[in-house]
Amino acid sequence: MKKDYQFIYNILFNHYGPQNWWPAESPFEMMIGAILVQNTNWNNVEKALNNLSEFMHPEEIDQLPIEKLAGLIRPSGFYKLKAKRIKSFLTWFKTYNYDIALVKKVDKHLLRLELLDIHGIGRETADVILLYALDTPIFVVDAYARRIFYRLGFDLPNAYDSFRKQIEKELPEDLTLYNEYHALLVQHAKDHCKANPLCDRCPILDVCERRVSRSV
DNA sequence: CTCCGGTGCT
DNA sequence: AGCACGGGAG
Repeated sequence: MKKDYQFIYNILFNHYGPQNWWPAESPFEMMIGAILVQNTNWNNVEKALNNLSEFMHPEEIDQLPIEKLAGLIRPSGFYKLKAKRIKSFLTWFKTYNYDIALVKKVDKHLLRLELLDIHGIGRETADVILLYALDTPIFVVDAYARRIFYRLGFDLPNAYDSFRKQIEKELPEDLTLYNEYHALLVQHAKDHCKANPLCDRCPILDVCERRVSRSV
């Protein structure tokens, strides 16, 4: 078996099992979660989502004063910033009448550009929304993916989109696969491939070059 | 490259 | 008490 992206996936999946990520109540909640989770532990996001639960409809959150919204999402950190980002996201979402089905009809490539145009939504957040809320098979490359594959010894493009396309090129375009893979990488980064790696009992240790990265 | 920031780990 | 965290903008 060749040491490629599919191979690594197989090992991680066999070791950690299915992650079944983002079992949110609704695609809308997932989109809000995608913004709240920016550089934040998911644990904190759950608290924020819990505070938001009674307002968990686009119209209601859009009507909340931004200070009130900020207060509710405070546990997720960067709360004033994220309140603005949620507002600008909702301004965009409103142009689709807050209708997920309508959004899903838009061409995937065009939709990504629209999301990137929203203030506060960068490539990773856009891709998380596309993958986990809108069922678009797109590979989310985060800092963890970069760190893990770098250490393994993969040759990584610097640019986000180049890296993403390299991975997508080598994998079947499968929603479940992309969904699970991203989740598995996050899990693996937490369990073993941390900033200070815990290589003891790492499931992919025997195929890892253990390259030492300077920044990632 | 720096700031934004509260939470829960070690 | 120190530090990383499902990042993005200025």
